[in-house]
Amino acid sequence: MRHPHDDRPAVELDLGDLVLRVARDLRHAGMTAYEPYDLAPHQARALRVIGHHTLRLGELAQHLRVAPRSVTDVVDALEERGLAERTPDPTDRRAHGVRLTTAGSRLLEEVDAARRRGADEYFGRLSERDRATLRRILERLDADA
Amino acid sequence: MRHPHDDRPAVELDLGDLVLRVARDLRHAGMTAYEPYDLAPHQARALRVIGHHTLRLGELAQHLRVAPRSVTDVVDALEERGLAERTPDPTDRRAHGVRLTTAGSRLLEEVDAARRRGADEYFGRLSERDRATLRRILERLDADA
DNA sequence: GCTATTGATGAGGTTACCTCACAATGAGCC
DNA sequence: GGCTCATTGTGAGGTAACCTCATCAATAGC
Repeated sequence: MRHPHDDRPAVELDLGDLVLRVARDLRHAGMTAYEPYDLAPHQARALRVIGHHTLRLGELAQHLRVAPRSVTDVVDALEERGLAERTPDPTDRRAHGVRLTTAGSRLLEEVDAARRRGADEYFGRLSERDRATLRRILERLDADA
Repeated sequence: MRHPHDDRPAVELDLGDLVLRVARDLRHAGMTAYEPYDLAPHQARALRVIGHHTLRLGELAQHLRVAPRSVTDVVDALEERGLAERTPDPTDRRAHGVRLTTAGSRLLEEVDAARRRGADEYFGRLSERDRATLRRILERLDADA
């Protein structure tokens, strides 16, 4: 029996909980990393997915794994800041593409660098070998999700 | 139906993104696992942390890694459903403890089983060895967060 | 005793999603 | 061509799970 003021939980965390906890820490770390650029995490994510090629809004939703409706807001925000722009789809007049503006591309690179620094710091406590292993395992999990 | 962009994303995901993606998948899987019990994810989490001993609200907040204010709502919800109850702290009359009711304990076990099934299914695509490795690495990350 | 701190909470806000309904368009069929 | 049905993006409106800040009671330190 543990003392009530013990700072370790009496509960054994399973893999799911561990992933969620780490994700939470990351979100915190990420937010501080994006902060100087005034970018919300999901905006930064979208920025990266759009990358340097045009894709449809629906495709963006798929890549971000959110409902189609949700990307509308994200793209709105990016467009409002001049980082991305909607383009008409030549083959389907219902559809729109999104692509980065030059300002968006420039910011993407800066943010990428910042993100990488933050992640390096967070994951830096792991050995390089562990990082590689973690990546492999997570990729496996992500692959057939 | 296949799109021209379906091949592989041009974006390289780093460890942070991978963790976030897996966390998202887990949240989805978890929600469906809790659904029959009508428990929100954070309620289930709190239920487990409380476990079978009394602890203070503030301590619960620490374990859940949320602001103290946030556990008030969680405990409110659990209390309203008769799953947990606040108890006065004998040593500090400002403080309150939380503990599960018998109904809460019973539910905890059911939910635990369901959660385990869901996690097993999700993480089941990994080898046992990979699961152990993943656990070790995540624990390391979580430990000194 | 006086002050500073702490435990929990009320009030109110934010973020990152969601569903549902709908208009415009496209695809398949006769 | 006309008819039906599916699909693309969006407006409207909602929700979950957090947050901060101000407040109040109670304790701790001097």
